Amino acid sequence: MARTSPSERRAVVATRRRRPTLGVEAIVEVALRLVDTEGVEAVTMRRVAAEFDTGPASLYAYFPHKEALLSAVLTRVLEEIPVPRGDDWQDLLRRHMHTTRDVFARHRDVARLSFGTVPTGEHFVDIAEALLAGLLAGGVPAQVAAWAMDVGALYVAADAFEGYLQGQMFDDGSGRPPEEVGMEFYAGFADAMRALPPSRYPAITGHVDELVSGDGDDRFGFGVDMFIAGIAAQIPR
Amino acid sequence: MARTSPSERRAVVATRRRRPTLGVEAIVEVALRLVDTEGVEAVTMRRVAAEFDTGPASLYAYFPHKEALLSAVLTRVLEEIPVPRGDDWQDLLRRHMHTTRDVFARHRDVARLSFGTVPTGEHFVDIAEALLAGLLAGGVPAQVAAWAMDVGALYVAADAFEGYLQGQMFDDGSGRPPEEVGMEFYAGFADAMRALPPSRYPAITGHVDELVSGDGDDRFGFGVDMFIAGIAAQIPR
DNA sequence: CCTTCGCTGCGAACAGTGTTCGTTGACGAA
DNA sequence: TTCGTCAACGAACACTGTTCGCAGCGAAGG
Repeated sequence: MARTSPSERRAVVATRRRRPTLGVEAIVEVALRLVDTEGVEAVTMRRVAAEFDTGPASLYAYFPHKEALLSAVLTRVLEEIPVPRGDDWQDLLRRHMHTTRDVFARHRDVARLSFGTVPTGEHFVDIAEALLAGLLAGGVPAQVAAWAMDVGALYVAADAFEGYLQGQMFDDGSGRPPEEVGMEFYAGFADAMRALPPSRYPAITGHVDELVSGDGDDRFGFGVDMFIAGIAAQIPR
Repeated sequence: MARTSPSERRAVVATRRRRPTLGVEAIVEVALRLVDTEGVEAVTMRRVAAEFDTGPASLYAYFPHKEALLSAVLTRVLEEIPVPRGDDWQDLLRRHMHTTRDVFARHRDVARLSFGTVPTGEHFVDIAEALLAGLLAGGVPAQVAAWAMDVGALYVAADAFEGYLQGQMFDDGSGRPPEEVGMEFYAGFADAMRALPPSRYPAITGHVDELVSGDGDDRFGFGVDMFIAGIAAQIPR
């Protein structure tokens, strides 16, 4: 019996602190680190457990299934979103959407986890209150404000997820810088459009530059502004 | 050797047509049927291959990996979207967004496959041309029209995906009708909001009805109209 | 003090996944 | 007839999430 017994190992840990102690928060932190470095699909019960020098079964004392662990990772990330502030409702909304997107972008493809979940928890309620209050104070009708929060959240998450995937598309291939590959891809895309028959595709062939212009940030900023304009159009005067 | 050799089996097939013949289109059709009945995650190389009475290795003669098969399923589905028509650009856009969402909804969670892909192919170009031409004819600036198509497509896909997941949330539990479970869930949600302290959460507690009102269709229709209003606000006059 | 209970921890195994390897057999060209 | 090509595929590999059942411990009960 060369292997140390569990109790011996635990004793060693207590004194030399060779590995982190198991626990809900520690597990979430390890999983989040995996997300940050390799993406959501790299989160594996085995890999997370390996960080604690143990097997996957140990994690099931803290989470009923993997989904619960990933959901905990998401709430942990959403906690990084500050309660929004702003001069007027437009400023408030714009800043909140941009910072939320930034938080998602900091953690690779976590945004994918937000689909199909109804976020709860105190911090999220605080954010919702600040947004709703700001919109109402700006004269936005309550029904418009309520649904706009919904639509806006969906748009931000979708854009963050899409942006990550687009970025991945351009660095899976070789070791070259992703933005260089991206530029090349869009140049080829533009050429393909220009090669279309103008008689059948007058609109596309006539506006290739506009169709391929702007990076992800530009397009997101445009979408946010358009979203705000859509709300503003529904303020009675 | 009781097992029949491949040649014998093929001969039987040729005469009695016991199973469909292997081929790109046939494989896509089988995969799509799996998506329609059980969702994307039910598509397994083994399950698809089983429909042809063979093992997963046989599929790799037609698709380099599973992702390519799923991508083919997506393009097959996108082909169901008609080239958009409409009286004016608002009508054109609104109808196109609704029918696109309907097509996604017909095929469970296919919408998830559309994230991170830049759709190409003749049919898609036709759709883009019709949309762009309609917007330009309505006086929408080219740059606005180009980006709006991008943002709109993302929003439709995200809503379709989210809508599917929300629906799934309410019928995983028991055998009861999903909409009944959903109503119950939102009633509980509303009660939780009403139980919040009004002093700290005046906006939320004061507008619970608006926050929980409307089903998925209502919210999507609202989002589309707001999107159109956002474009309209950028037409120079 | 001894026994029993419940709990964290976890090794082993199960059923399933995508993908690869190496072989088979049929068919058209030489 | 012989050769080369290629679709087809059985078997296996390395991996996944999850469950089972068994240790070992601390607290509770007699």
